[in-house]
Amino acid sequence: MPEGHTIHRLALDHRSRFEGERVRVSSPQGKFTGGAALIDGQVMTGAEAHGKHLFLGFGPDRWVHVHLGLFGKLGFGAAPAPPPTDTVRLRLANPSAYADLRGPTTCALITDAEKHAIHDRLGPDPLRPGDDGTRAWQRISRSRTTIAALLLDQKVIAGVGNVYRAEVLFRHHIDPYRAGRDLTRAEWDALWADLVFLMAEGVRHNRIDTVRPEHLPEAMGRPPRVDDHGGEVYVYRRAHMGCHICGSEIRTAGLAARNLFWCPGCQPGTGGG
DNA sequence: ATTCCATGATCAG
DNA sequence: TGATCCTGGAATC
Repeated sequence: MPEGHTIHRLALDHRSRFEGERVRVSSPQGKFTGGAALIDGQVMTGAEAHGKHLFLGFGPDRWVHVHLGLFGKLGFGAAPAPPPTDTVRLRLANPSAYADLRGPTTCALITDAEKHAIHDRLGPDPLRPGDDGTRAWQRISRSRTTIAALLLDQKVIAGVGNVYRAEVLFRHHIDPYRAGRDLTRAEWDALWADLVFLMAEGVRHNRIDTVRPEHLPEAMGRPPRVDDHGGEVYVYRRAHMGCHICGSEIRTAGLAARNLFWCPGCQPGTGGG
């Protein structure tokens, strides 16, 4: 379930368990055996995230670059580590803890230069201290592409995925099909600030919650609700259900190869038509 | 037992 | 735009 908040959380989780310590590194599945051998027994010197990319540092000029893709998962446990199953791409272990990586799109050993190249091709990340939305605005304000597509473009802004895109556009009453260049600077500044807030909350709670307190079911006089993906949301995966605010039927459509969700009542516009 | 689907991204055409 | 890669849980037969 990886959007940017998940990856930043994973960087924290790696630091708390492994930073400054020697780590046994292996690839039970075999697809990273060569890389694992080169860092096995080295000290983990740091862990950081940029958007959906995770970087685990092992001494000068050596990083394990991990991208979970859609299916990847990292699972932590206390030592002793159980025998790994055959899908574990990467296992890290020290005397007190272990971490298993499965199903990533990327797990590769890279250099500082290669890491820099990745940072360079990513847009600003709402979760990276010091990043701000100005660079993203420069692209968005000149683009005829829909804001919904731009939010998923990691070159424009790094870390936003399908849930945050749908939810942040709902929270700001923006029709997902509006062209980037038709947004005002004030609208973009508000979107960016809200992503900074929402994604930091996501790191803290390790899940995506976007519903304002006054709109929670108990505050609205409705029975408590449980969304099947674990967080409280307004529109994501709520196609054909009633909007919590205005009651309109939530709509869905494919956009940028993903399922988009929005409320035609709260986010008025052409709706793509 | 089999198919479908997912909070991602790349590459070919 | 479509095919493809990665995994696992839910839905469907």
